[in-house]
Amino acid sequence: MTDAVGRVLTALADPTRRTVFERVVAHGPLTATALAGELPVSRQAIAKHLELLGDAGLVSSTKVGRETRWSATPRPLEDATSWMTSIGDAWDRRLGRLAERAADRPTRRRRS
Amino acid sequence: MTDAVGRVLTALADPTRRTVFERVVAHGPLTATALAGELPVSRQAIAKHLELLGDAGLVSSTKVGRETRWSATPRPLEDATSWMTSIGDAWDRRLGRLAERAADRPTRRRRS
DNA sequence: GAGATACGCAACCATCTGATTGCGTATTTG
DNA sequence: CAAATACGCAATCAGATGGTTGCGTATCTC
Repeated sequence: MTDAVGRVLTALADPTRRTVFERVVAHGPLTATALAGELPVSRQAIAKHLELLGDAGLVSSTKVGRETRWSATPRPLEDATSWMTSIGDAWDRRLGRLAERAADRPTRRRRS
Repeated sequence: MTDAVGRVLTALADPTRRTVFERVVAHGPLTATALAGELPVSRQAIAKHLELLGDAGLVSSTKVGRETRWSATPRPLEDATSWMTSIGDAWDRRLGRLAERAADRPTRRRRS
């Protein structure tokens, strides 16, 4: 709807970003440097991914001394999931499966 | 997980593609030409989007005479939503909110 | 205070991506 | 049969995207 969904989907569409997000969700607050140590990309690449995830509201940072710690804020995921389920619901509601099943019977068979 | 999730997310990350998908879900089987008439992009652009949505398993086509009709097959959405909710669950399970609330109280206030 | 550590900013790059136009072919329709 | 309609394939293109390297600055640590 708003576009928040779009940002979330875009943020999670990239595999590296998904991995980064998953790690932040799993192992508490992490710095870009720490993540770069675990993944095969540079610190800056991670930093950019984190910023984009931040734009989607999926992570948030806190500066502690010279380091920037990122933690997960997965609430926006709900927007995305609810959008998806609403589509699924729309499909179900809209005869959907019925039409599909009708199409599955090209040769009408009388009774069983 | 498998990557099916990645394909779904990638497919839905693009706004035009989301619109195309929503239309196909809402108004039965549609042709690329018909969709191009409703949207501000060329038929080929729509065709590409439909093919990509098809790769993600979100739509499926049937040739009827000279036209190709696309209908929605939203099942793959479940893979994506379940992945997302599993992440949310992981976060909740992992002290998560607790740590967050603790962080929200930098200055400890005694009682109310 | 000096060196190490953690960042952010910026320039750069190759590739991917969304879209367009042009054209040839198959299916309708008059 | 001829014109119109619906596609698919391919070439092209500008801009977005994921990544890298270089460098200056702030913060720790000895």
